[in-house]
Amino acid sequence: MLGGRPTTYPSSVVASRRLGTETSETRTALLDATEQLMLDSGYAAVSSRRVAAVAGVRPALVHYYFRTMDDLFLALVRRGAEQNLKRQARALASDRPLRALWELSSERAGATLMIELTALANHRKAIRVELARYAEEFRRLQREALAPLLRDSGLDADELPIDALLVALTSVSRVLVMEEALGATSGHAAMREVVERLL
Amino acid sequence: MLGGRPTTYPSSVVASRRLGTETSETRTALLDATEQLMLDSGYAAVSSRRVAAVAGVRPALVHYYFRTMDDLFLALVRRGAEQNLKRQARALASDRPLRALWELSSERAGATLMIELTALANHRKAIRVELARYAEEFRRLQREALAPLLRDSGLDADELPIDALLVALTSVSRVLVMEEALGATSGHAAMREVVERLL
DNA sequence: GTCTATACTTCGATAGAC
DNA sequence: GTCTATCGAAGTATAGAC
Repeated sequence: MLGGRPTTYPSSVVASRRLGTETSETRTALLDATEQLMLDSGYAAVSSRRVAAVAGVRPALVHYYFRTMDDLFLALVRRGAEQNLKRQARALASDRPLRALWELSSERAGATLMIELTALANHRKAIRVELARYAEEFRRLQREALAPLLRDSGLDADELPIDALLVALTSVSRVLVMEEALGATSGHAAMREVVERLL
Repeated sequence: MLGGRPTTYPSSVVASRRLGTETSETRTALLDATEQLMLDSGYAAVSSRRVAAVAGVRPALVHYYFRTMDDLFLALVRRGAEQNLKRQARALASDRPLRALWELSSERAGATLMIELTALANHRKAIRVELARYAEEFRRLQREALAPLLRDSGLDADELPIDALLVALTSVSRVLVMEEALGATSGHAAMREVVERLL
């Protein structure tokens, strides 16, 4: 992962080097390969050589489309977030938005990718900023869509405000998926029953 | 991180190589260095050379105390879990066990380390198994200590069973810390207020 | 747009001297 | 118990031919 990564990267110096377009099919294939590698083997396994091998091209092409590995990760964050913003919008517009939201945030692949990106973000500023920005955006759209619906339902907004409900729901679903991926399931059955009753 | 990591590691072949003792001060220093590196720069930054540099010894010593890097990570998991089992026991024995538990699982360093180890565990079986084992143990001790206390309190065990309460509490605290580390805090204030009322 | 070839760095791990 | 020295593999990134 860190082999050869320069401690100070002279990005401005080489800013003139040519780069591939955003619509290229090869670029998409490289992002697909990166995503698959992250899911299968973790972010540390994402190297230009491996990404290229999975995508079926030569390593130099990775650097043609993404100047640095951080640029590659950043592009993956953006593509994934935009995809999931659309999926969340559909979930929130469905006839059972809370349940749809619960199911969306319970997806194994999404949760795994989120853990990898969070770990990565903890030590790479550009990724951290982008991840935080999207997290706020996801929450904002959840609140806007659900606030009017919940106001009419039986729920007491003083007891459990919409914001708290959303944080609790998405937190619990994430941790459940995460622990299940590890193989630890203590208390999960009881937790799921409570959620089912709520939804 | 992955530079030179052999795809098939012949651990049984070299089982006869000598190894340092568990009580060595140097060994402790190496584990301290590993922990610090993980917190500062993530698991991918943990290499035998860097661990050695932080600990102030030569790289070969890392392999004297830990045959492979996985052995090093595993030792870190065990040391950290045993330490935290003791801290959790103290929290559960305090006069406000639920609050103490909440504060313990809200610690920044612990949460950061947990994310790194979870990401690592997703792709390294030995670490996954150990992490799952400890997760179950933590939960078991929580339940045993709190079940009798909560039975007498005002909480309705049909509405919110002890297991569900524990899962919710620890899930929410973890995600709050995690998101705050990223710099995303939407809905946190409302969530914290609800928790404060509960505790 | 894709490739070959290359420069240089860092990796895990071991052998063997002290 | 700690070190020096070393191997071979893999890492990022670039230059330049096609």
